[in-house]
Amino acid sequence: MNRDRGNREFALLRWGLVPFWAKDAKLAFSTINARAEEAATKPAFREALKKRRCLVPAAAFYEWQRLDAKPKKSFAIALISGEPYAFAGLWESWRPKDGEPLETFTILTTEPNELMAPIHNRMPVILEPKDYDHWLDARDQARPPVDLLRPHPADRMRAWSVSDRVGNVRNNDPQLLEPTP
DNA sequence: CCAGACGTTGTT
DNA sequence: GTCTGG
DNA sequence: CCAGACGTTGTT
DNA sequence: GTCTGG
Repeated sequence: MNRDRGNREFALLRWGLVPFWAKDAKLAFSTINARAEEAATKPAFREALKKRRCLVPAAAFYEWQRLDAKPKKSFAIALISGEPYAFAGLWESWRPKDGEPLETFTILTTEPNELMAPIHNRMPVILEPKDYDHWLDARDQARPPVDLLRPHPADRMRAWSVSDRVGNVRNNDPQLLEPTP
């Protein structure tokens, strides 16, 4: 299902990074995100950070706000422009004992910007389109462009309340994005 | 030296 | 595969 | 991250 | 309340 568009390759990978050295795929449940500040030193991420960076397209993401043990509030977050965007990601190809290679990815996280801070203590890294090429550039493996892994400008993002239906994995429909009072 | 970990807070 | 802890 | 399980074979 | 599974 891979196709070429210009010099970029598009593919559908499974969310939850499984390092090439893994004995099984269990680690994927805890590698859905990678902390940008530490990925360079983490065994599970450092090789991918050097050699297997990618862009993860999205239109919005969800977060849950927890106010001291009170019920969680669900939020959706997107760009004010309404445009889709790209998370900074890493990918891997893992070969099980028997079977087809499993290709997986993770999304890098960083500290929250002013918009996200009241909602959550982390946020995914959203890259600027002008930085896509720099992020994907594989020429200098010794120095991956970690300087790009910073919070996206808050004044270009918006957050709105959504139904708590989003908290149940059985629910997955466009109505989850509709604002609630 | 071997055994055990390797990771983070989400929507397939 | 590589590092840490014991 | 959330959802779902959580346990054993008895009569206060 | 806390752990496991997804």
